[in-house]
Formats: sequence, C-alpha cells, structure tokens
Amino acid sequence: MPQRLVDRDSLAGSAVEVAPRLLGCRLVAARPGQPVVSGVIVETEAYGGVGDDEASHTFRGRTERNAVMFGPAGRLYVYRIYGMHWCANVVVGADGDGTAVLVRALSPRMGVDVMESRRPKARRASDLTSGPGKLCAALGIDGSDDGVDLCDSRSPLQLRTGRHIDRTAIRRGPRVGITKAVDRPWRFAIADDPNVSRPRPRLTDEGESDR
DNA sequence: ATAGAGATTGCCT
DNA sequence: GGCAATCTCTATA
Repeated sequence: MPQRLVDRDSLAGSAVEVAPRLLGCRLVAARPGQPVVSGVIVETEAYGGVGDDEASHTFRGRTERNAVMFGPAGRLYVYRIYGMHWCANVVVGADGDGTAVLVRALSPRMGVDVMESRRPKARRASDLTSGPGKLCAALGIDGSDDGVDLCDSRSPLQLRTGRHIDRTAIRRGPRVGITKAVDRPWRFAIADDPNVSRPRPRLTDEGESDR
C-alpha cells in the first residue's frame, strides 16, 4: 500500500490516544521548487487542553501564539522555544479542544543531503532529527508554517501514513523538559530506534519497565 | 513596565 | 555535567 495522507478523522481522539498512533507516520516537506524532505515519526508527546494539562501551552487559554492549537485537527502548530528553535505539533481532538501532539524525533527518509546542509552541526546521522528543534531545522519548518493543514495534498507540509507499529514495540515515559505535570507518562517512542532523543522512555504499554 | 521561566541545543569544563 | 543564546508569555508592580 503506497503512502497516503493521514485521514483527519483519525486525529479526532485525545492527545494521549493519538500520540502513539502517529509513530510510524511520515512527516513530509514538499515545498515548491525544492527537493522533498521527509522522515518517519519515531517519538511524540501528548499535550492536553484548557485547565487540564499544566504543561500545555493552552492550559491558561487562548493566546496569539497558541491560536492554531484551538483550531481543527490536522493543522501544524509551530512555536519558538527558548528564543532559538522551532517546535512542531500536530493539532488533534475536536475543534476548540486546544490539544496537540509534539513531534520529538524523526528517522530521516528522503532528502538526507538537504537535511545535512540545514543541520551543519550534526556530526552523526542520529543527530540530524533526534529532537523537536533539530527536526524542524532539518525540514525547514519555521513560524511561517504555523497553521498549515497537514491533511491536504497541496500543503508544503503533509502527514502521511506509514507501516504499522506493533503495540509491543512502543515505549512510553514522562515528558521531557517540563517542570509541571511531570508524573504523566505522555511521551511515546519506537523502541530501539537510534533517532529517539535521550533519555529514552522505558515503560511498556502495560507500564512495566523495559530491561 | 519589568522580570523570570520556558515542550532546546550545542559548546565548554 | 554546567551554562549561554534569546523570543514569548505570565506574574507582579
């Protein structure tokens, strides 16, 4: 089966439901006049809505920055972090929920040479897209992509289906870099993929520690 | 108005 | 392992 666009309806669930299902999907940058650059999603994090998840940008309601998170599922929410880098999220849930899934790492597929030119500081293949800021740089994602519809074949950024990831091959753990709601194991990753950022999540679906 | 923290990365010791 | 770079939002005045 060839890759097809992810169906918007499949993003209608809660962030913590959708986050593991995005593993294995492809994030594709298809910009006019430029070579296609893409990678398989290997790490995600779920972020909840207003008053629900203290670590989420939407916890205190709508702002200019987080407006896209309150729109329909399938849009890309891009924000600047630490004044330096960009982070990309897939908006999920129902229109108005303010929920999204942060894409934390990719396994490079198409356009690796372009990624290398955009990530001159990467010294190894696994440095190219092994973090939310790194993958945005590699795919050329910035603030001008905020709000792009990933479920539209005419978009410069698209979300496409990939191979199925077995439940037993998924690891989960606490989200990275946050100081609030640190107890929620809302980070998901494909076990043993070299592009997953550190520290690697260690829990199985049953909550058992791996290794 | 001003200050401090933040969903990160890379360079330094 | 520590820490600087530097934009946006929030809290406090």
